[in-house]
This record gives sequence, C-alpha cells and structure tokens, in this order.
Amino acid sequence: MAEAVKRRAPAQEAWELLGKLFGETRHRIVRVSAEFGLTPPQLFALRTLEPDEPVPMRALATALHCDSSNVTGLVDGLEAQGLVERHGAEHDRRVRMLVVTEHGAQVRSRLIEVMREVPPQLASLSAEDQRALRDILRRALG
Amino acid sequence: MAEAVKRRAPAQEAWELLGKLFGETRHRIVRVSAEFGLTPPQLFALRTLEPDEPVPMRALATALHCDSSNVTGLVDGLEAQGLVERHGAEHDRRVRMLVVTEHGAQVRSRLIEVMREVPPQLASLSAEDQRALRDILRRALG
DNA sequence: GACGGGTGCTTGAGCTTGTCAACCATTGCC
DNA sequence: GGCAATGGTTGACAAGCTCAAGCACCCGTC
Repeated sequence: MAEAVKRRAPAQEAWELLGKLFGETRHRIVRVSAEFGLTPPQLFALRTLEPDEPVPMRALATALHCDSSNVTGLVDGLEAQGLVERHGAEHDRRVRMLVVTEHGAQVRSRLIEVMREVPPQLASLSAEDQRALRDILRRALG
Repeated sequence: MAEAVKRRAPAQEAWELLGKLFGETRHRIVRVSAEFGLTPPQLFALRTLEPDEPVPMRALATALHCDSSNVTGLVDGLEAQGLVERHGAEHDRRVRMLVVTEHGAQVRSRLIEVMREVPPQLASLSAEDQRALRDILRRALG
C-alpha cells in the first residue's frame, strides 16, 4: 500500500464496474417493458408465472417480495390485457389461481427471449473471456 | 449443437447469473437507502452530486436520465434534510445551483462507502478469480 | 431598445408502484 | 358450533415519474 496511491481491491473495482452495468440494465428493463406494453413490475410478474403451473396470488407475492395487495393491482393490469386469468381453486374457495393464457404465454416467451439477450459489452468479449466470466460467476453464485 | 441439448453460449449463462446478482442488489439498495433515511432515487441523486462542484438542477436531471420536474421533488427532499442547498447562480438568475452541505457531504461519503462494499458472493471468490473478474470487466466496460 | 424564441425551474394533473390497516369470505381446528 | 388464521380485495397514503403549462429570465435580431 503505497502512500498516496489508494489501492482498491480487485473485487471492489469489479463491483464498481458491475454497478455501471446495472445502471444501464435498469434503463433497458424500462425500455423492454414498454415495448411489450407492460410496466417493469408487470413484466417481472409475468416472467415469474410459469404457464403450465397455476399458482395462488399469495405465491406470486412472496416470489416478488411484496405485499399481496400490491399483486392485486399488478394482476389487474395483466388480466386487463388478457395475459393471465384468475381461476377459483377447487379445494379452497378463498384462493384464486393465476393462469397464464395462451396469449400470455406467447408474450412471456418473447419477453424472456429479449431479456436474455446478452448486452453488447459482454457480447464483445473474446470467447475465452466469456467462458472465464461464466466460470467465475458460477463459482460465485452457483 | 446436439439435438435435444440446448446449448447456451457462455456469455448468456454469465448474463443470467448476473441477473440473479442484480435482483439481490435491488433489495440492498432499498435497505441502504432506508438506513440513511433516504429513498432510493434520493440516494442516487445525492451520490451523483459532487460536494465540491455545484451544478444546475438541469445537469442532475440529465445525469439521472429523468425529467427536470422530477428533480425538483428529489431535491426538495434532500434540502428538507439539510443535505443540499439551492443557490442562485450569478451569471444566470434562472438556474439554481445545487450545493452539497457539510452534513450532506458526510452522509454522501458514508453512503458511498456502504454502496462500495463488495457483496459476499464476490468477496468469497479466490484472489485469482477476483483479479480475473476485474480484468474481464475492465475489458468489457472500461 | 424592444420584441420574440429558447431555456431553467416549478407547479399541477395523472398514472403506477408500494405499504399498511381494515374488511370479507372461507377454512380448519378445538 | 365457535373461532382464530388465512387469501384476497379495498382504501388511504407516500413517493416516483411524465407531461403540459406557466413564470422568470437570457439572448439574438430588427
């Protein structure tokens, strides 16, 4: 640690660089949502719902880390666009199962497709760097 | 490309892993903001302002990629807490220069400190991985 | 020097997210 | 049957965000 030189740990610099990527990604999410006529929270909600696995609203709320009352509004929006439907559950008449419609499933898969697109900064990396990055992230997050 | 095996490019898998990290970071930002008595947008605003470099509100708006009218509210909040002040500019009486107060500068630096903390997933990487990650990100985003 | 377009900021309307508290219907246990 | 707990909705409220309108001011031109 030289006197005037403020040494930053490599991980810290990496973290700051990721911060930049985060910022740009936020705007991307807003843009993509708008393309699909959704708001970002609606997009996350639809992405969370598996077309073949109806879940009660409560489950969506916990998955999104938010209040149930919030989900009511989100689902209202999705339902208004015919992307999901509320079906009554047989065994418990209190719960409403969320079912992704045919249309909703199509939108959802296109949406996931777009979200998966690797941002240009990463795509421009060499094949070796891409593999190394994947391996490191696997070790960190896997 | 084997038949049934859907091969994912390494960069794509890396991107998905980063998505996970993003999600966790979002909650972290909310938590940190609350700790400082700020809302997330207020936090970003304060972080953007350099204590030694007063800037017109317009500049903050473009830096935050939002409308000027939005900044008015954000700055109202920061000013109410004594973190920034609006000063008239000499050469142009329309513009209001944003000046970070002494207190604001302190809060800001503590805040940046906390935001810089490397999340545990990255911190737990080996020193080599950390360096490799930094180098790759430098190439991607530098 | 006065006019007029462009600019910086604020205000207000309107929408969405998000939380909390209150409420209703229903369930399941005692 | 009674009663606490649960799933979902509603309403009140705070905040972010955008747009349109307005105000004060700058600056070019005639």
